[in-house]
Amino acid sequence: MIDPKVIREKPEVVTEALRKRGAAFDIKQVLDLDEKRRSLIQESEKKKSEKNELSNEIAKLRKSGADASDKIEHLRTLGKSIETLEQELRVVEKEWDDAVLVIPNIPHSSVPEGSGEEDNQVVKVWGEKPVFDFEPQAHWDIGEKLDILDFKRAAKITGSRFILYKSFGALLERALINFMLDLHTREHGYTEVLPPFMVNREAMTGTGQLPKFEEELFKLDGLDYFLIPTAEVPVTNIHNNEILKEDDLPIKYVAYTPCFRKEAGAHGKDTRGLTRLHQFNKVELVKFALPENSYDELESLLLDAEDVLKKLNVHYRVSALSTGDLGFSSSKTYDIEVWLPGQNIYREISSCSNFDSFQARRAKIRYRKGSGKVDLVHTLNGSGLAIGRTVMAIMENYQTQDGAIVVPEALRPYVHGMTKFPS
RNA sequence: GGAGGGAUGGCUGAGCGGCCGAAAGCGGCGGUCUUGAAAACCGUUGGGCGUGCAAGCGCCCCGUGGGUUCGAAUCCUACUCCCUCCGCCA
Repeated sequence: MIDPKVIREKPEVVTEALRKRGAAFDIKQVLDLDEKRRSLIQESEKKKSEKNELSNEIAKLRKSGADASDKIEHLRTLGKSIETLEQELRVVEKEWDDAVLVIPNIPHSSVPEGSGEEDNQVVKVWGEKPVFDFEPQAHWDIGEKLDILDFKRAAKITGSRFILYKSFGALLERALINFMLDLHTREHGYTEVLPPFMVNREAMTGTGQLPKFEEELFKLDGLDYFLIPTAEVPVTNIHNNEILKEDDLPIKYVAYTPCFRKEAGAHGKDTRGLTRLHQFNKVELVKFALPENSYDELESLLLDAEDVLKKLNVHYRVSALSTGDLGFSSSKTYDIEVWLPGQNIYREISSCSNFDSFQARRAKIRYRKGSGKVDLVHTLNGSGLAIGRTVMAIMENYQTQDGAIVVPEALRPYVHGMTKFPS
């Protein structure tokens, strides 16, 4: 949620920000509701003040044994009119809430303006495309030949867009999870957490998935619980409704979780391979930072994520998303895109974002400053990295002419010292 | 799944339906004393919203939502969560 005071006092700033995102929005409606809301609050609070005063007078009269029946009668009618006002207020507040909760975040001033993906700016390139003296294969072909990725049987067990990893495939997935968790905890100072994989509606609203994107989520039958689409949701909500200590910031968590997504808008897109599944594994980095340095924290979070690919020695580039491609809750996002020689494309493997105070305001995550004042923290997160997409990057970048996969050196301790599969 | 008990401020823990947003202790912060520290003593110490340039003023919050009442932390009710015991289970 963006600051209601900003909406009220600088509606043109909000309108302009939303225009950059390509999102049309009727700010007038929100302003009207806000106006209505505040005048109702003032009206009812005035009456409540009267009510409190009267109530005290009655108490005093009662204590002295005097008669208070006319005052009681007055209070009775006052109470009725307060109730009416409160009812009106509740309706207006709900409408206002509904309107405000679907407004996306304001992009940071450093975000390149653009209408979509095509306007993203490549800001870094690391390594280079590997040269093959044969035609590199896509990971789904390699995986099938080696019998380590079994899409057919996954479809039989569940349906399309699921994967059954076998033998070295399963081992590689597990190795990468452990490798990344170790890297981030031991070298980058993150605290490991293992959160629930289902969350309630409040948590989903706190990070911005709800109310706008319910159709993207798997919901449990008969319970108001959802399968998490990313660890961002349970991990960010660790501190919802809390006031943190300034000295404890930044707080840095790393979590491995599976992620569940309906991919509702992606029919027919990326249907082959590990690219777009309903269930995939991810190691996620989450930070709670001070407002004054959260954009620096984003840069270091990005470096922490990049470090995984550097250690695995896989070529990638980093793009700053344009205003038109920015996610709903984000104020600034970098995507790390890994090179996939088997498909001859760059593919997103991590998305690192600063949410500014957008999520903190929704989830009520605050901190106490040295001065004693309370303020919203800034929340950040980024994949560090998506596991399935890392598996496919390794398979495609480390393939050999005879259809084997070389194990990146950094990963060997995690696969019992294997250097190659099949060995 | 069955039977009980509980939920109050950063923590512990009082609280008769009417100055209770809430005692007391601990902790935190500031000060006195001290070369410094500790101890002692004094003071201070929740959040949200509305209004205002500000100081301030007002409203709301005792797990959450309803209800009773002129008035609810206190009574009733539903729900949620926690604890103990039994059953079942990884």
